[in-house]
Amino acid sequence: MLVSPWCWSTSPSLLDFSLTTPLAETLPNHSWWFFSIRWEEEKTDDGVKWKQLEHKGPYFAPLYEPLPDDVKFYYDGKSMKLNVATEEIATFYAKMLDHEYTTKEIFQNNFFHDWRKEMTSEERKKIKHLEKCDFKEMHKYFVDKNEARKALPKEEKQKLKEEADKIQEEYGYCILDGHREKIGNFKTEPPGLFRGRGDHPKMGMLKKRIMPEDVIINCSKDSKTPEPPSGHKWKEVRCDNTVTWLASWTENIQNSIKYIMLNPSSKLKGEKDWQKYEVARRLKGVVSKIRSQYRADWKSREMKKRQRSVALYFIDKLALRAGNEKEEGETADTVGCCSLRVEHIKLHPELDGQEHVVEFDFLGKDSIRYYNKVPVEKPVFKNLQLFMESKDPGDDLFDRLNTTVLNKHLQDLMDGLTAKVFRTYNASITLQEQLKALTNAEDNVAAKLLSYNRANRAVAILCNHQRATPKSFEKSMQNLQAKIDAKKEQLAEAQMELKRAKADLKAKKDVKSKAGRDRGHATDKEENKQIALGTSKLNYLDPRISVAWCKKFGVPIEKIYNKTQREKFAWAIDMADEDFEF
DNA sequence: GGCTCGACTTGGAATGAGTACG
DNA sequence: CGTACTCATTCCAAGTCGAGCC
Repeated sequence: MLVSPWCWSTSPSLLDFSLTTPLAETLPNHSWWFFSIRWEEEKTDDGVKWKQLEHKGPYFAPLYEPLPDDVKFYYDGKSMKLNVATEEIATFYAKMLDHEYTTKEIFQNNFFHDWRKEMTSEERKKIKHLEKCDFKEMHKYFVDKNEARKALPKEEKQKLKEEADKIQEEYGYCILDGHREKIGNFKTEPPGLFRGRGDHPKMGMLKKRIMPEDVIINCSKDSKTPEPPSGHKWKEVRCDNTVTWLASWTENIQNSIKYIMLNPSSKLKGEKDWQKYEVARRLKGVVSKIRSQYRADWKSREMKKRQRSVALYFIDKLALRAGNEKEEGETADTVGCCSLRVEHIKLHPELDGQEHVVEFDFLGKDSIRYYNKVPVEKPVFKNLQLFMESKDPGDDLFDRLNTTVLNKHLQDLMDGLTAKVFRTYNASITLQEQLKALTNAEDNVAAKLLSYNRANRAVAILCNHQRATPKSFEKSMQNLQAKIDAKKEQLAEAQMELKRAKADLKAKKDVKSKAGRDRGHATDKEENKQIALGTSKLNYLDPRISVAWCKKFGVPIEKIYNKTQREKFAWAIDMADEDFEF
């Protein structure tokens, strides 16, 4: 039986977990849960048991409120009163008027097409061209409304906050296996215009309002079924404890299922997270064998094996994603390793004094560009030339390979091994190594944190976690530089004074340390310009590495993880001591 | 095998709240 | 005391991967 590292919040100190405990095949099946808005505590020998009394299901987006009469829509210069349903969709577009989306033709066309579908036949007869639609008054109405809300007096804001808290309290929790757990997303998504990323062919399409009739409720048999909002019915109520979702619905853009699930702080999610890192740690034990194996396969007689081994090399060395096939025309054209096309790489026998350089240039997940020039081993280079022979730019680089084939192979190499485990493994091991290399035990906490951020950043760069340079970046950077200059000046002055009077020594020190802090801050900020650290921290770095590092170097964990992150990583904070090794 | 679907993780942007600063 | 900036939270899109079907 698996010993869970995680403890319920009511008894966090009960933990008694050996780090070497092997993972059982599966985590224990959770039993039942309930949506819950009221509950009572019941004392038992194990502590507090939550008993659910009443439950509500998901929180639905508020209904549309028609615009005041004086906010007008104009078609071809003439004001026109729209039917409520038509007006609602118009407001979705009006709200986005100063967003780049509305300048894109695909967005405009998709929106207009879907909008016209929902119009009355009279409206449809009149409204034939988007360019003739004037949403400016509507747009202004929402901008003003927003500003009015921001300018609300303190008490009013407080009131709004309390209302939100009440909703969170009523809808935001469920009972799972007798414990109260926070739900991640307890609200259905509101209607609006689909905002696909990159060149998404469906951007601007109408995302329909989710009704109770669309929603499947999943709760235990012996629980009271949540009441649908009055006058409505659920699509279905089912009792399936082999899955972890509490409710679901099918969205109309891609026809995919959306789920309501638990918050990362929950025991269920925490155990899964832990399990993920344990798989990655097992990879650590066999990775050198796997590497020699794929190196050997570079020379295989089978084309399929050669492709597989080169792809695996990329996944391992560059932390590329697996790269599933995608349905053409349904989504933006993005690729991962297995779906790379000839046009995405360039081969340079020699470049900038290096041999066998592969230049990658492709759009990955979320249409984030991956651009990298990498020297590779000679057999890899030769193989790539072979794979590209007599192919067109649009052809698959690995025509004999897909993620299913690759993952089947990986499964044979190690139980539970898939392509994404390499990303987790390489990210975590890199953090551990970088921390070892960069941390100075004699440094103060601020300097240690700078080292931590640098280690974190090395991982983010490996995983290509980018972000748009914040708009305010340049300006705020200049301000920081000005501050540093000012401090330097002060420092110089202080030094002059020192010569005159020893008494000024203390003041000088204060200024000097402050200047140092700002310099650290600026360095950190500059280095971080386009790199997002959050994703790797949240999804790829075994939190026990960070916990151990904090303990070892006397850095408070709060400096690394904020409140939410500490909740998510509660299992690791409980589990890891300073000797933890990934 | 190929294809679709379901369930779950991963991801950057938008939004909101908090805080430092002038 | 407002405002500008930072950091946290929310949002929901976009991946991964296995199962089940034919």
